[in-house]
Amino acid sequence: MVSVLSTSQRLHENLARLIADSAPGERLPSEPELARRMSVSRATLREAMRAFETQGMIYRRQGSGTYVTHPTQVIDSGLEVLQSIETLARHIGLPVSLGELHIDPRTPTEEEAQALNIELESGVICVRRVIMAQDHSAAYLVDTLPEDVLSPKALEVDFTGSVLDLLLKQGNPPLASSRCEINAVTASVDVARAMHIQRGDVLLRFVAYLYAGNGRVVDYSYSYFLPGYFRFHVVRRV
Amino acid sequence: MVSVLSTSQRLHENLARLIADSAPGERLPSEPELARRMSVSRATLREAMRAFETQGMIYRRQGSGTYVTHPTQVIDSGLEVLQSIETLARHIGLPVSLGELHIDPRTPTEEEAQALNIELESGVICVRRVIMAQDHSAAYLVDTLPEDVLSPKALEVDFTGSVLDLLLKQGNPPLASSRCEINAVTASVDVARAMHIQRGDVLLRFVAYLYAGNGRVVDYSYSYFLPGYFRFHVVRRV
DNA sequence: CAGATGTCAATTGTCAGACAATTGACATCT
DNA sequence: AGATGTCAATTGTCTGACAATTGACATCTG
Repeated sequence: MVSVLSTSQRLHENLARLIADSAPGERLPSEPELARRMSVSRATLREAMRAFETQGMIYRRQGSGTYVTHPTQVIDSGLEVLQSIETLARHIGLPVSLGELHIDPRTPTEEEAQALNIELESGVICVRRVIMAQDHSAAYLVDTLPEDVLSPKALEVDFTGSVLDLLLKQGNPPLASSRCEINAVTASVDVARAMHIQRGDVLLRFVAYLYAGNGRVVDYSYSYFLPGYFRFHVVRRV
Repeated sequence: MVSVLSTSQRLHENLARLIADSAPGERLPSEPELARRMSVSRATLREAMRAFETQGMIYRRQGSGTYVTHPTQVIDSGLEVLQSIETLARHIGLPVSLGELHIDPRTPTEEEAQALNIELESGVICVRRVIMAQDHSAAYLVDTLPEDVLSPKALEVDFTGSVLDLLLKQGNPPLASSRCEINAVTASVDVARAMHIQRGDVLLRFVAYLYAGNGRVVDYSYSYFLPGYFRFHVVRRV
């Protein structure tokens, strides 16, 4: 069975490439021309264009044409796209490995029960691990999930260090978005012990809720980052 | 002359309201039905739908229907929307005031010249100020702009503490997006002095490039935040 | 000559109608 | 009970057309 991309997907990729290859301010070919070139109807093309327009990559002016804005967004996506630390590290060329790993099935704390919107008596799986870079601990990640979301079996078989990648690969439940709160903190006693750093060292902390398509919270996580290893950024738009 | 909204704009607003008023997971009326109700063609409607789809507010399934995801994105926008600290503070109900303010016309440092992509001999305006909350300094913001972007006159007249708001109000040049890098740092000597805190205190730091529509960098800024006053978050999507 | 005005081709915005592909519920058969 | 066929509903895509706007050029006018 050959994996065939749908018309939309092909079109989207082709357009993305075209836009990425264009200089800022450059005018794209006209819609009839593009539709011919991409072998789709103008209506379908326009819908795809609208997608790029809402992302601020192009703007259209009636009577004049379609123009690309600066391609910052294309070559450079930030925190606003949901991807794991491992995927992010791979993109920036930082070799990372999985350090100490703990997988605890247990009952949730009051905070976790509230965050995940579950009963105190129900079960959760808590995944704690250290991410190593250049033989030093660079991050400490703690994920808490309802036990029915992720089977312990899947965790044993092919856990590479990323709960997010596992959930994405599993495909069920379908993930929608994540709300990530950003703080600067000093290392607490247990975080310092896990990362082998001094208590009081400065850390970047993310507290995140991961939402499934139906609105359910499927993962509540704390992530601690030692400055210098990762570079996080956000693209902000008007 | 009456200001009339274009068909697209009306449609967009109506759809936004409809989606916002829907419960998570709810199915929207069919496309032909919606097109009739909004008095537009199905093609136009679909283009607007695509806009909301790329924003993750709805998803469409062929043969089944169009569904709204949870309205997190609607009620809760984060760092990914470009707005000033003052606007953000107003939204969360934190009363802030402008503390010590310095406006320096000077020549750029090497770092600034490179960031703004200008000559070392050209002029820049450097705006430094402290943001106060509850009688304590909560943030320290340093903006550097090419001198032709912002007239010193505008700064004198109605500067409320936000360079971004001033540029948005001025409308020229039109702003497109901002790239904001996120770090956790300890206070350096001069930052500590400006904020009246201890050297070595933990701070959240943003380093941001503000882009105009033509791709030019119009503002290069450092922002330091004392933990506890502001809450920053990002909505991340697949 | 400078500025206003008209003309026109190119381009995006919108429309109507049609058919294809998929889904989900229901009925039917084994 | 489970597999299979049927069918209406819904989104995906296509075609061709016309309206509205833009920008360049020619033309008129004081």
